[in-house]
Amino acid sequence: MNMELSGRRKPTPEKSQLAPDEDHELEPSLGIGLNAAIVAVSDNEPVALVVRGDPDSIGATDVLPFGPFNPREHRTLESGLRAWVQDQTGLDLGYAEQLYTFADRGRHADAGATPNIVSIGYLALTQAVGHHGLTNGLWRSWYQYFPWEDWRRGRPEIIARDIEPRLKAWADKPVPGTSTQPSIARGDRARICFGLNGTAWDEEKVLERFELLYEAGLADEALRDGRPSAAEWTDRPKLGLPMQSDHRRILATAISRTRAKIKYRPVVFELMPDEFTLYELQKTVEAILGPHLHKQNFRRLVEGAGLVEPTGEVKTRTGGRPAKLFRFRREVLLERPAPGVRVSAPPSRS
Amino acid sequence: MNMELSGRRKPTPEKSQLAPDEDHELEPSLGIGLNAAIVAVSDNEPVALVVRGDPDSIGATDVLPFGPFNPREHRTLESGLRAWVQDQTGLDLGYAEQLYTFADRGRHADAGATPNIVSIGYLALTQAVGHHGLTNGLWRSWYQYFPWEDWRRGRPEIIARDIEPRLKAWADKPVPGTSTQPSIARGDRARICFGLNGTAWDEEKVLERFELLYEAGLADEALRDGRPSAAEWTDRPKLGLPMQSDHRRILATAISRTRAKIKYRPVVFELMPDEFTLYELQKTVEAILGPHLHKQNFRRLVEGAGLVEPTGEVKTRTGGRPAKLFRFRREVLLERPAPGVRVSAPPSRS
DNA sequence: CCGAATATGCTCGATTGGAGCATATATGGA
DNA sequence: TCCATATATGCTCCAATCGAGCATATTCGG
Repeated sequence: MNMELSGRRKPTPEKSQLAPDEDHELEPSLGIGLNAAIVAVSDNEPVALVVRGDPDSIGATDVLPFGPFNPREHRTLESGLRAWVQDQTGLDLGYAEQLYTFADRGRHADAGATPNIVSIGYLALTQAVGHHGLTNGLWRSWYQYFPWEDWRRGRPEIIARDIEPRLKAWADKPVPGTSTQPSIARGDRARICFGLNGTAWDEEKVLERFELLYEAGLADEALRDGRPSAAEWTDRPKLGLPMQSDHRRILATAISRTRAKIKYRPVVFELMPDEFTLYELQKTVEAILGPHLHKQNFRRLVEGAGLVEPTGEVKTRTGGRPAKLFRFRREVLLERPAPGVRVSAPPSRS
Repeated sequence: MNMELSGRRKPTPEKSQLAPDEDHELEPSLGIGLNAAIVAVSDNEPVALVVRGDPDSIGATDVLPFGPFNPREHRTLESGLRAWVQDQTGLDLGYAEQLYTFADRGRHADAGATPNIVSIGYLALTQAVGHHGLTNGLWRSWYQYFPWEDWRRGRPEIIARDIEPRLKAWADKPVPGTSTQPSIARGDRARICFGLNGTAWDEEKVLERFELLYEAGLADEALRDGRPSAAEWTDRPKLGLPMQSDHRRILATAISRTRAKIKYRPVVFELMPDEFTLYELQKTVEAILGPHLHKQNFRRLVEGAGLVEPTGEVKTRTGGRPAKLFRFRREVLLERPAPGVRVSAPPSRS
């Protein structure tokens, strides 16, 4: 998925139709589901709204909130999403954006008996609130599912301890069906994804990293799906909480998109209260991206870009000099073409 | 769509389901279709593969190639896409990426009787070839559908002559159903989208611009769909070729994505022959983005980023000094995190 | 009243990107 | 043949940006 070097593939031809009219004979009995990665930041922790798996079932894993889409009731996918999220959780979604449409078979535990579902993943940003009105629902840090993504206290140990050696072993293993070698060698993919051997860490490659772990059989979901690569490990470590179906993949996509978007659209403010200090804003950005700028430059950046304006108030009790309070300057949307927290790539902390 | 300022909406609650298991009751009788915007560059012109509308029907408009997706035959959406494109056109797609999933009713001529279709738009980049093996299919410049997007010979006249005055008139008109005012005023949207009043032109806002024209009733599709805003114009100009259904919207999304992606991924090379001069490369980039860099800096940029390497050969018959031939340096993918033609925003050519 | 902790303001230097000058090497016509 | 012209290529200059650190301001708790 998303392999740039993939070269041209030769698929087998098959029946299809290509016509200017829209009266196609189409596959019946398909359902559309909407999966939402609803993200907030609570106490400097990026959290997603999840529904806890049924503890009675074996291997109770979390799921993302899900709702069917009925085209007769809703004009657009997004309005359908907003409706059931509002109905089920009481949350009023601020920013919502489509992520990706999955229609894969074989990624489910019960492949073959799958209900032929198309699931459209959405990312939604909202403010952290205690109440969400969801039975079995809870806000959980997204780093519980992806511990290797949390660089706020430096490089996560889990990479050097659990991931790196196993990916290297996997890269050295002979590839089974060796007829079609992948265009990028496993070793190179591992190095680029996880910033090994001095390669820079790219915080946006969340999905690529998870897919690599899945392919290598290191994600719990790979074992659940019966992937041969997973069965081969004798000492498979726990690499984050698994989720049902391919929901961890959807969440990974959501994190990738959030990390990318925050840099060129003012979406951080969807996660902030109306008034905040610049340091609180920085902490929120860093919760999502990892540590980036030092304090003085972050201030220069956001003030200089016109993203915020002082309210005139100050917040005392900061442990030192009181901090000015700021609010989002909505007018920036009318002025700049792509306003965002333009933090550039950090200087290769590997 | 994609309105950042949209604020929190209050949708009406409705029936839905939110459960950790996957046994949802889902809407039956839905079909999945794949629409492909297959893009190439031919003679310095960005072209898309379209199927000419049936000339017997009234208002024969073009469509994008379409194929149904059958989850029983194909494991993933992308493999399904590659299969029928290969089968129908003989084209071996190089780069393919999912664009957006549309499930809107009401955008079709025959709303109400719509076949409840979900269409998943794909962008595919390929090399320009004369033969495509498609009855009624042809390569057509994407600027025929979006003439206001072609800035290669300066600001297109159509903006000042046909678009700007009408958008201003539309902005001054009282909004019907005025209960919920949009968060960004019409005038501001028009200014930002089309770079009016000295605002910088953002070449990536292709979709926003088309949607604005549609809303204002200036796109032919709006009239076809029976939008009231379209009927009010007494002198509606021809603003590009229309397409059937919402295919022009899909193509707009494809152009947006191509323009964005070319800057941080080496996707231009999917459009180039194996060997090329740097000026040919620049012309291809400019065909997609509009004029950006002057020649010397483009050379410095591309060579400095390690995107290309000389083949040792030269191309004579350039009308002057022979030009060195280059090829894409695939190894760049192993070195840099986000290699692309990093042309930055041009200095506000309004 | 002092020291610690935090907030805020300013400067310096390296890097990047836009623009132009200068040089190299073809083609075509006088 | 030789020169005008056109294009390709190499190099320099300058302004804007960005990372990093120093300096100052203001509060709180002994």
